[in-house]
Amino acid sequence: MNFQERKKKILAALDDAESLTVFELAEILDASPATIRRDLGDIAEEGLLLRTHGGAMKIENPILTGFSEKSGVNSPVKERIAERAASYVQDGDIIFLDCGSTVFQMCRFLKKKSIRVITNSLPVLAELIDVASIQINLIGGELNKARKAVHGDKAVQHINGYHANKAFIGVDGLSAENGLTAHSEHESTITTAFIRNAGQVMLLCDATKIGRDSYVKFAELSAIHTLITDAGADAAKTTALQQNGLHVEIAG
Amino acid sequence: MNFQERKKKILAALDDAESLTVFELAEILDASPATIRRDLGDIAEEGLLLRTHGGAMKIENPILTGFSEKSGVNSPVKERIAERAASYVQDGDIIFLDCGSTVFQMCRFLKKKSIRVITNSLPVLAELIDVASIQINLIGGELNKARKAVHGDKAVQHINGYHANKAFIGVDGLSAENGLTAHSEHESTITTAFIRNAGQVMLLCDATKIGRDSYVKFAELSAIHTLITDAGADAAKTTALQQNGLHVEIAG
DNA sequence: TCGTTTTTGATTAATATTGATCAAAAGTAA
DNA sequence: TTACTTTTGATCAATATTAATCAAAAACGA
Repeated sequence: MNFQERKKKILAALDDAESLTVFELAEILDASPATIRRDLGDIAEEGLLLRTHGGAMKIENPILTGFSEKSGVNSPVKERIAERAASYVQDGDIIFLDCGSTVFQMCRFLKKKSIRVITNSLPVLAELIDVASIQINLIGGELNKARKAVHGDKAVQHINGYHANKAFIGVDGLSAENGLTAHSEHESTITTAFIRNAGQVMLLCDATKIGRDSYVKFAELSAIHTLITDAGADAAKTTALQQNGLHVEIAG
Repeated sequence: MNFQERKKKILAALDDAESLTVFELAEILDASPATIRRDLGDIAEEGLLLRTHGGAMKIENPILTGFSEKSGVNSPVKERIAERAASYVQDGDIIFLDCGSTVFQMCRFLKKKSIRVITNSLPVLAELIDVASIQINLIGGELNKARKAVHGDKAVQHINGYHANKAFIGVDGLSAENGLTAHSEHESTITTAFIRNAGQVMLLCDATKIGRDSYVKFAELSAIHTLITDAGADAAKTTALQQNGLHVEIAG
């Protein structure tokens, strides 16, 4: 048995047992204590379990090594935008989170809050499902496997059945002339539904998207209350947005 | 055999076996270990499998690991029931799958089919999301974190918006006197909705639950078309069910 | 057909993993 | 605190795996 297999089994065993000794694990995996110790050291370094004297303990909220890193586009810029956006969320809030990557980054900063999250994004779901203080409503509908999100007519209807104080959304393009634009109609109908049913709409949008237009025009600038972007934003363009009544926050 | 063919076979083999050694693969593909190593290196670079020391492992979607079913507790009995149930599913079917553990076991046997699955179960979602031939609709609503499933009023409404040829459901208790019973009202309303909106209803139920009653009575026996159970079922009790018009299948 | 390119399989040196041993460190009890 | 036990990390030898190299085989194009 190789390290990866053992790692998987160790984590599975710990998930059941809360905590196990080196010898118990050695027995379970039919490996020597020396090997188990080496493994535990390595896995603990990844942050997936807690090394104790004599064994290991399950970690309650293991860092999600998967999506956040593999999505690759985990830039510090998006992180700063996400952190600022999360600062708008208060205990007791009911919020919509859409399926953009910047919005996803918010999850990290929401885990301490007591809120209800309504989302169509599976990564958001996966990231928050183990957080006891957060209740989740999932938008139902057709599953878009590539985007790992739910969309379609039924999803829009479903969103219309909810109201949230705040919506946090992403776009593919944003300009004073054309408002909010998207690459895909599917995605834009979902975003529109979030906007329609939220008290306050926050748009998370890195500087590269400002002044850029995609081909599906789906909402006016006036639909948005606050734009959260980064310091790279072009001053002329953001000024144009502000003159259209948009409140612009520069994160970082 | 060329690389593309081997790649396909390697991935198929891994899908079944979870993890394989270089030598096992060399045997399966009738190629030399050197070739297998080269192949594994290339495929791993594409991100389609995980190269281990000595072999390769199936890669699992990081998003679903969070809510995948613990694969430890699948009894052979449940497996046989699930396999029999899956044999009722044909290409082109649209099926409801509820969130029971026996129903979950069906996923393994559905992967080769071209169907649409409508479910409220996150483990089912996780298990099937990577199967290209299966389209998924997710039931939306309130998330029950413990059960890793969606329930609630909105979920029931949502189910009412769908129709499926077949529904595959579980129960906590089943008897000729009291029909279908459940531990929880939340769960039973979902099951009821599946029953109401399906052309044909298959009940997956191991022998221990037959003749047992739980406290929420939620459907008559006549709502079910076929009961799939195991050889451990008490003859007197199953006869009583059959006399009530139920078609009983013994799996295994 | 022949010559060229690509792929394969065998060989081998380099590397990685494992379990055993043992001194040092950490925990435990009085 | 001290004495005692347990756990650990380091090292080492044995074993297994790998990557690199090269010749043979297969595929390909003219």
